[in-house]
This record gives sequence, C-alpha cells and structure tokens, in this order.
Amino acid sequence: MATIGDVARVAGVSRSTASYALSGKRSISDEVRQRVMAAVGELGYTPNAGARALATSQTMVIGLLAQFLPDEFAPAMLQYILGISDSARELGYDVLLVTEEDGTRALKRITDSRMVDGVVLLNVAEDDERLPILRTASQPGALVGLPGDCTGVDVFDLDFEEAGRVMVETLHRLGHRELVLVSQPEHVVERGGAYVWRLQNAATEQAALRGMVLHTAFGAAQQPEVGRQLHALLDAHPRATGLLLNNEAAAAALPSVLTERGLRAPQDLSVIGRYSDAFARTFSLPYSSIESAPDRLGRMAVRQLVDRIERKARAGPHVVRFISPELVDRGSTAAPRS
Amino acid sequence: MATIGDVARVAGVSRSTASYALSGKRSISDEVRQRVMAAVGELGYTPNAGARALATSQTMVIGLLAQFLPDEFAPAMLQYILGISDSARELGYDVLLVTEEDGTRALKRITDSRMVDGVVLLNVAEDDERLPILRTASQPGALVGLPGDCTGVDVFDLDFEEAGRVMVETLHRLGHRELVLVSQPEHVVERGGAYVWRLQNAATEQAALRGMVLHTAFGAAQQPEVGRQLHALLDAHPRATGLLLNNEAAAAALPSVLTERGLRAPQDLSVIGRYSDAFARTFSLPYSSIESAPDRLGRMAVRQLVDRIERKARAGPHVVRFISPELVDRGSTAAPRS
DNA sequence: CCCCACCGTCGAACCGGTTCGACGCACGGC
DNA sequence: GCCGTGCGTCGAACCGGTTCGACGGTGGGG
Repeated sequence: MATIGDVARVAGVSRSTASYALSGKRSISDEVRQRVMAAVGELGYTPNAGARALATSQTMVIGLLAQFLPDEFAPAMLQYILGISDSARELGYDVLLVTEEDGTRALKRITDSRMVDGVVLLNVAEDDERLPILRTASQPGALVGLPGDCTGVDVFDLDFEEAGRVMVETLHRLGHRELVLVSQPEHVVERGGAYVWRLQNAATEQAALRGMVLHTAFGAAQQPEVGRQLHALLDAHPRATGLLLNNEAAAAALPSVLTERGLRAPQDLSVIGRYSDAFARTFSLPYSSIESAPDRLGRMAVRQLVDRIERKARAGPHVVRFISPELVDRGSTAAPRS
Repeated sequence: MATIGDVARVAGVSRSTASYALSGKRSISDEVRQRVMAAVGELGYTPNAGARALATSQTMVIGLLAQFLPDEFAPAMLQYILGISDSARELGYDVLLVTEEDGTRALKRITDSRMVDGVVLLNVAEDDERLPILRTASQPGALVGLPGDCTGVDVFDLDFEEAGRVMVETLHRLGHRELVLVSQPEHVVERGGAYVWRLQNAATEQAALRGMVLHTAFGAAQQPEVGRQLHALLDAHPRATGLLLNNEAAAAALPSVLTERGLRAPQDLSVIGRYSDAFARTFSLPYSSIESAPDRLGRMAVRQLVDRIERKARAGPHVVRFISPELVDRGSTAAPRS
C-alpha cells in the first residue's frame, strides 16, 4: 500500500510538501501540486485512517449506540439507523454501530479509545445509565429521546405531549366523547421510556379539559397478545368511538382486529396512531397518524453533533429540541356515529 | 487523556515495559506488572485505537456494507445487521456500518484507508459491482448472498433451491396438485437477486417431477399492491390449494386477504412462506415457513471472516456454504379439500 | 540598490502505541 | 570459580500521517 512518502518520492518533493499539496493548508505551486496529484493517481494512494487519526485526533467516525432490547418493536429502529447513517455520510463521517447489550461499557470503550469523534444515543431512557459516562467523555453527544437530565448533551425528540393533545383534540373537534388510548408495553415505561407517560398524561389532561372520557391501557409489543388486548378493550368500552395508538404493534394488529369485528375505520371507529410514514407504507396501515419522523430526528441529531465536533464549541449552549407532531391524514377519522 | 507514557512514568518503568506488561507478549515480573496495572487503574488508561491501528495494522473493526434499496422490504435487513453486530462484538470486533448508496465507492474508501480489517457484504447480487473492488482489497471479505463468481471470498446463503423443493414436496405429500408461488418483485430479480430464480426454478422442476401444476408470479414489496395481487392470483387460480410465498410483504398481507375472502389456512388453503421466525413472531404470521435465518447467516459470515483475519489464512481455500432450509411448522398446511 | 515580505518548500518533531535487539543480572552446571 | 543461559527491562526505531519553524529565492517599494 502506498504511503505519503511514496507519493512524495514519485513527485520528487518532501513528505510535508505532498501533505500540504493534498490538504491545501499552505500555498503550493501549481506545478508541484500537479506532480503530487499525478503521483497519487499513479500509486492509487489513500491516506491511512489510523495514522491520520493519530496525527489530527480526528477519526471522522461517529458512534451510534442502539440498544436492541428484548420485546422491543424492532422495525422502527432501522429507520433511525438509516437516517443517521445517511446524514453522517453526507457530512463526511462514517458510523460505528454498537449494539452491545451493556451500553455503558460500550460507550466507555469507544470514547476512551478515541475511535469516534462523537456519539449518538438512541432509545434514551428517563434515567439513562449511559449519560454519566457520556458526560465524562471528551467527545460530544447527541441524544434521540428525552432523559430526565439534559445537561451537557444535545437532545432531540418528538413533542409527545403535544402529540397527545393533538390526538385528543382532533377527535374532540369531530364530536367524539369517549376514547381509548393504547400505549407501549408497561415494561418499556419501567425501563425509563418516559415518552409513554408524556403522551398519555397530556392526552388525559386534554380529555379532562374537554370533558371527554379517555380510557388508557398498555399494549403488548408482540402480535397475538396485542390483538387479543385490542379485542378486549373494544369489548370493555363499547361506547368509545375513537382509538388512539401509541404502539406500533397495536397499529399493525388493528386491521385484522377490525375485520374480525366487522368494523370499519372511520365509519365505525376513528383511529389515530403514532408511527412513521415509512412504517405505514410498508404495512399499508390505513390510519391517520402522528408522524414519528425517525429519519428527521436522526438527521437533526447528526447535524448538531457534527456541528459541535467541528466548531469545537463543546461548551456552547446545549439544545433540547422537540419536533412538533404532524398529523398525517389517511382518512381514518370522522364524526362518530350518532 | 492518559497515554502509555504516563502509565510508564507512574509505574516507574519504560514505555516498552508497560506495553509488555499489558500485552503479556514478554515475561514481566509480578511486581512490575502490578505496578503497571495500578497505574492503569489510577490514570484510567485506555489505549488509543488509532495509534494501535497504526502500529499493528489491525483496527479490530469490520465493515458492514448494507445497501438499502428503494422498494426493498426493510425489516428483514435489521436482523442481519443485529446478528452481525452481536457476533462481531463477541469476537472482539466493532462494526462500521456503511449504507452509502454507491457501495463500490464506500467499499473502496473503507478498505483503502484501512479503517477495517475485513468486510461483510449484505444483499449480494448475481453480478455484484462491489466484488471486483473487494478482490483487489487487501482485507478479506465474507458475503451473505450468492454471486455468480465466488472466487476470493467466503459466501453464505440459504439453499434456495432446496427451499423451493421442500415447499413443493411438502404440499405434494399432503396431496396437493395445484400451487401458486409468489416471488419477490421483478426489479429485485433484475437487480441481480438470483435467489428468486433459484427458488422458483427448483420449485418448478420439482412440481414438474411430481406432475403438479405450479403458477408463478412476482409480488410487489409494498402493501396495497401485494394484497391486490394476492386477491387476483387466488381469483385466477381457483383450483389451487396451496400458496407458496417467497416474499415477506406478501406474507404480511395475507392474513387480511384471507379474512376478506372468508378463507382459513390450512382448511381452505395451505400456505408456506419463507421468512425468519423473528419476523413471524413480530407480525404474528400463522404460516409455516422456511426459516431464512438471517442471524445465523450473519454469524457464520462474521465467524469465517474473523477466522480469516486472524489466521492470516488469506490464501486458504474459500468456502461457499449453504444452510439447508428448515421448515418451521406453524400448522398452516394440511391435505387439500377434496 | 538595498531591504523586507512573502511565497514555496523542506526537515524535523510529534501523535501514541508496538516490537526488536541489546544488556545486566542471577542462577545453575561443570 | 567461570561461563553460558535465560529472565526482566530498557532504548530506539517504526507505523503514516500532520504541522511548525526555518530557509532560500523572488519581487516590489523606498
């Protein structure tokens, strides 16, 4: 493999001159630059990433910590990963994907060994164990998901409170008076997924404000169970005319459940979910939904992270940004049956 | 950040002695080793990955090239990624995930710059453009998916021919005489996804051998279309008693289609799919299926790759390994209605 | 005509590890 | 008592880049 020394020799210049010709950090005569470029082409030279990292203390790699927890609804995760990977590349960075179960150890490893210039954490919990490690690391970090304590990191998340309000308010305006909300499984909440509460509490408040009845329940993340639960909920609340789903698995299960019950949306039941448009398209889910925008969140996190890496504004003010929920209308809401 | 020089100073030894104490590559007195370890603990020393890579020409990172093509059925990809990431970590490697659209350029970049010790290619096409690049690279590569030319790489794939035969033979034994096979979308085939042909041709031959009728069709990868196609196919072949699905989206769509037609599996129609058990569980697909085993394939690829990296047996004989299809019985096959 | 500034290039040091050869010392065998 | 062996340690070189300071040459201004 050719080194910059080889390039220099072939071009008949010193190593430093070759380096400057390539980086453009000092002025170089046109003639020498051309000779260097020719040598690069001839030898097929590519700089050695390790050597460059050592010299510059920049790896041009960002770490992506994704935890795949059992009973998690996996398909959604892929969209975050894709958004992050693609936008990182656009900004000149590669992505080190870490799915190690012990996220704290993994984070410590990749930051301490300086394999990465910064880190994106997915699936951040209310009291995430990885945060203390991240704060002591010398690289910046961006989170997708809102923890209890945001100091020292940039945070991006959907505005789940507003999402809850929008869901309720949309159906209220159409004349609904009794709703059911199906959330993520309870163990997701226990693990610190505060967003479940954020949406549910806001929805409950908004319903109270409007004098509506809102029944809440945790749904399973797997299919036979969540389908049965939906049946049970519809049985238990026969007067409910609207169904809110903060649970992808429940949304995926709903078509069969409705068919089995001989119900149609929106004629017999208005439905609003909370998932990404890509998810809706893949499974042809015909329900209006709050767009969870994983790709957008991922892009925002990466953009901010790279900005912080490159502007060295490590100490600059940190940002907590919520994207406001957008309701994608797929025609599954209407005035309730009178 | 502490360097090995700091460790050496605190321990009162030379840098090389500290290095040997940590690597164990030369004998070191217990007393010195303890002093070095104490210094490591005190300073929180972690070796710098770039420096180590430069010195040893080993990065302990493997590249994972995954192409996310439009109209691909994405959820399946995640399982490959997970299997690969997890098994890599178990073997001491991290994973650089590359989803760049231009796979050849990405591959060239990460191998030439020596960011990785080896590479796993997903979604390998019959005539994959990335293969020539991989062959000229100095790192070994493992593929998931069978290309036309396997020289210089290790290849792992499901035995799609056998899968096709097993599907047909299973229904033949039960007494079926007319089947429909729904494959992946045609553009997947055009892009070089030869596995579609492998399964379909073998199924066709086996059917001919048994004197059965086999209708074949390409199904869409998205939902409203594939559901309509399934309806059309069942309309077009009313005497068919068995349905074979080499198309995840079709499998996901089938429950609603059957419900809409008032059919049940296996009473009215026997069904065999080809997807992973994890996929079946997530979407509660009640159909027997050929296990596509993405995690197992990923693990095999990584194991072989790491073996080749570490045994430096770059020139050793390359392997093309097919895993034999296992039919997971979920009770969706039975003798046809007489 | 001289001096200064600037442009283009070079040599050397440095980043933080690993590894080779050498060296001092203790110990055992004759 | 001497020599050879082997163990534990050290110094120095090396991996392949980047970057700083210096230096020679040229051109312009006074």
